[in-house]
Amino acid sequence: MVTITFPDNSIKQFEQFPTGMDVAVGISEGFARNCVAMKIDDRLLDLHRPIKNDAHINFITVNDDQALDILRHSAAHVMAEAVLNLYPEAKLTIGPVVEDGFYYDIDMPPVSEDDLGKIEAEIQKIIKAKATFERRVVSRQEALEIFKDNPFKLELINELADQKISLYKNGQFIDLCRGPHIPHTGMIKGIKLMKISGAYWRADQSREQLQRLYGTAFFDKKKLNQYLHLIEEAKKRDHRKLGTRLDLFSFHDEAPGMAFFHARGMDMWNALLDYWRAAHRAGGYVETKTPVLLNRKLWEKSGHWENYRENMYTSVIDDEEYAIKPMNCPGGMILFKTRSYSYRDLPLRAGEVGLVHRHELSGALSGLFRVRSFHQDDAHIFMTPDQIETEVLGVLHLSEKIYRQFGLTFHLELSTRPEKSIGTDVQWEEATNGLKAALKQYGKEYIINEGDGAFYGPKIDIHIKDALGRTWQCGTVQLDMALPERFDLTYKGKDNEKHRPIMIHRVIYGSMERFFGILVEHFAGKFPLWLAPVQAVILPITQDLTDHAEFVKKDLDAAGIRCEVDHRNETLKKKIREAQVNYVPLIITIGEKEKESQTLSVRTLDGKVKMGVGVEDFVRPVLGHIKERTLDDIIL
RNA sequence: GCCCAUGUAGCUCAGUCGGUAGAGCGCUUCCUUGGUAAGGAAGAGGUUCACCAGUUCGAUUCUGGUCAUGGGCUCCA
Repeated sequence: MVTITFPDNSIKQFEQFPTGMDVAVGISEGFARNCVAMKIDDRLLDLHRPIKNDAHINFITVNDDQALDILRHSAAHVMAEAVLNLYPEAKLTIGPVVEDGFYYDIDMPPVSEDDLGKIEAEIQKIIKAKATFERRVVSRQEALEIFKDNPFKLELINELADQKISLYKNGQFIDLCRGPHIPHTGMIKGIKLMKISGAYWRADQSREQLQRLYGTAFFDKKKLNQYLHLIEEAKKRDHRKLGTRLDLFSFHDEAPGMAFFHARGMDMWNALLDYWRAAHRAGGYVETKTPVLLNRKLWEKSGHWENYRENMYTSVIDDEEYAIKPMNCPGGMILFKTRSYSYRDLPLRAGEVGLVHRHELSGALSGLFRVRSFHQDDAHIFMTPDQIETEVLGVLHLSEKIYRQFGLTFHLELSTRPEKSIGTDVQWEEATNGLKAALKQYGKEYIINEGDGAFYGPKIDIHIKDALGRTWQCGTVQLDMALPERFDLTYKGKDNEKHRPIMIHRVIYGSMERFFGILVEHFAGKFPLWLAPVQAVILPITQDLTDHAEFVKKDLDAAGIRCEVDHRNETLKKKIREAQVNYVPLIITIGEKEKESQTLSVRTLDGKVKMGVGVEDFVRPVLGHIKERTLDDIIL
């Protein structure tokens, strides 16, 4: 007799040991069809496992997040089977689930993207067969025997602590696996192989080079298509493509990983920076600037020479060794020490949009997202220990304000003390509690990453979510307990004694370059008016009206509206189309009527045209809209 | 840095089974003077096909190396 307790605390008793599937069918056939796995007293198990003890049961159905991981793991098995069918010599290694799907690393001759179709066809055969996943537990000895031809699996088996080793069999295919799996391969309704890349066994360059086959899978075909659509959409938004098309920035062999910003890109850059400055000024920050090239002695003192040397560019000048800064903080330390501070001066919030260089691996570079030269919208906050909470809270509020301005939502992650760290237990506790208290007061849920903090202090990372739902870590608030110590920073307390300030190191955009790239993709090139590189384009209807168009441009320039005249000898239709596909928010046409009446004809992005608008009546609402930094399209 | 792929006009790309290159867009000029999503024609543009070697009578094409870009690995903002 087994007693099963359901999540709603109802109970059901079974004479014989039921499998999870039996219990599910007992609820209803339809429900059972949607079940993927079950949790028995919080252990995730296959549905065909018999339940031998009284237990709490919780079914994982196709709608649960966990179900997708189970499906994808099973899909990895199916893909592996398909590969083995086509390439019997291939040796499987590991096949985990990743964020957007799964992969399997396989020791086999290189395959090309063209071969994926063939493998997919084989996968479809396996799916059609609706093969069940059968679990088998064998002894270590048996397992070693079964996988005797596969050195990778043998290595894995030898590392397993358990003497009992579980295998899964679907069709003729057997793989070493912890499970659980979906009931049968037929549940994989949407599967697609995405790409191939090389990978090393155990990510170790000295070991075997493997073929990594990436795929993704869903419970229904529609979801797969949505996902594929998202990828297509992301491709269209690729900031590298849009950056070229919209004439914003470029990269050149002469400076790999370092962006050239074009005039239009700089207009956007400056709009971003103007906003940043306004928001920080309002938040009680001052702005500072420190040099790019600093003496080696400073980097030795800060610890960078020891810990960050391989990422730093160095140079010898007058027999002295210098390094280009990879971070702004050491310079900030020198700034702090230029005068003495009273507790009354704290907190001191010193911002710096600092240009830093980091020698990233050549293979890691990627557009504006991963560069070797970038600007951090840095700030160092020096404060007393009891100011931690309010200051951190202040940074969180400022970050929220700034991200909102772009329509970006975000989530928070707290990282605590890592194994290798400096500072005392008391300091860490004080610092971590300060962050937690700030988070609590901020009132938003957050994730904790135990042991993921920097060696010099705990931190809060802010991950933003863009219009396609992709997340990016941009902001970070780090408590630094090392640098104030190393540089012997002090302030005079009420007691007339010297005290050590606590320092916050924080960024909100993170890297200006990367944030710029994220915005290009977030808006897909359709920037809100205040950011748009070209806010208005003036189109003379006929060539002889070009002079008047230039005349109008002068007025708009003077008003501070970024505008251009399209003076090509092309038809109005063509010029309008181009302005419209590039999302120029305001399209002004100038004809005889406008010239005579000294008015404008304005077309907005909704395609509507307003004729006879006086220049004053145009400038006023446009400037208002820019000043508000509204995300909505401007409509006159 | 490592693996794979790619590198041809400002952009997107075609092509040459080895005999010194082409399209569309863009640009210039001309025709057109057009009132809200692509008017027409002609022309200029490649230090000759990323760079450096090698093979060859001859290389953009084959081979090797270098650099860069892309996708991964690794790392991180």
